[in-house]
Amino acid sequence: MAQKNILQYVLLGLLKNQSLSGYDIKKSFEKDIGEFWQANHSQIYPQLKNLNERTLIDKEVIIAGEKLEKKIYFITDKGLKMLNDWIVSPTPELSVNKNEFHLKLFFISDKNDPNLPIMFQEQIQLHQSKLINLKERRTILFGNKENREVNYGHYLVLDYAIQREENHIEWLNNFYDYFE
Amino acid sequence: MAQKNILQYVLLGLLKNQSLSGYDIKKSFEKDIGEFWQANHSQIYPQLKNLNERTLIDKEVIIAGEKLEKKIYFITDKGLKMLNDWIVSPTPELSVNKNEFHLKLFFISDKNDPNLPIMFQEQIQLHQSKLINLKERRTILFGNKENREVNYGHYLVLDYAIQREENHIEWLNNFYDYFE
DNA sequence: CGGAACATGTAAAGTGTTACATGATTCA
DNA sequence: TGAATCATGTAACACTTTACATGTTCCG
Repeated sequence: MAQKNILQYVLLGLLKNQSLSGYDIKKSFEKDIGEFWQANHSQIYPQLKNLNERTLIDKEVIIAGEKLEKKIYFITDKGLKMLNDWIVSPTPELSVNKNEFHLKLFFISDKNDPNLPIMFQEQIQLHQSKLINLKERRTILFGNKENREVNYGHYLVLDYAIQREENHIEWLNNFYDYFE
Repeated sequence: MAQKNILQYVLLGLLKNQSLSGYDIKKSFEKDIGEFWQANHSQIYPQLKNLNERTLIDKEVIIAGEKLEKKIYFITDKGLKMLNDWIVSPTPELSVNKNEFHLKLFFISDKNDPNLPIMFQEQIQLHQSKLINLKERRTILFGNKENREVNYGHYLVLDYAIQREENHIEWLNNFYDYFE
């Protein structure tokens, strides 16, 4: 999807409460934020450079060890303002889930197609392991209920992801049972 | 997302049971298939040309009215084979939902942020009207239960979409109530 | 000292959206 | 006859992925 450069807001958002290097941000996309957005380091580094040029973020170069340069970015007042403007702006577009499994399903017209049980089984396994993963993360991050107050949005979206997976698995199981 | 040209399979899938023009396909993306995939006509026409060159689809040019040329495409045996190979191939990647609302939510740390009720209200309305829309479509397409047998995959994905929206609204309402 | 992880970038190719462009047909 | 819809295409731009490229630090 050609979006309206949402990545820039993600970077600002990640830098809102803490200073981070490009590499730190890259790792964030492999963890929590990766559940809702994804980006490769080849997008992140140029975008950080761009945000820096627009004075939305600032950076400090520190030397790790002998000579490795780490660029630690932090948000500016200008960047914080832009981030907040985006957060409070309406979100009228519903995301279209480009889901390859559902797409394949769509093209199976025969109720007794022998591929259906296999396809469902595969998806059930995938989503079950994902669910386990999400629940583990919830325990780690928000097992201590006080953390929910401190990082409420994160808690909300993680809770949503878990409920989504649970419902999805329920739906998959419902039809899978039906095939047998 | 830079995908592995999934659009080509969508086009083949749509042409599996019926001959269609590029314009017909474009309209399909505004209806049923639009729930699971989307594409503009500027992608569709070149892709149809490409599939035609690879002899995965064939076409017949008919004249509508006085001189308007309509290109009606239909799938070839080769195309049908490629479509089926894709359908039965594993689907190991879980789609990442790039959801702007959840992203914004993620960056709200304060439980009492005054924007939360507004944001939830907006989303509830959006998803409620979407749900109504989906249910209408289910009535039209599958009110007659026999149609479910004939177009089973389509029925499945529509059923999924409805359940997804219902669960989503339930989740939104659950937290929205909590804010008050 | 060697491998994994840290750290940062660019290039090329593919995918997707918006804008540009044109013309025909239908229906009120 | 004018507006909506039908119908098909290309161009420019924006976004995303994969590959290319290089060097450092940490830890066993």
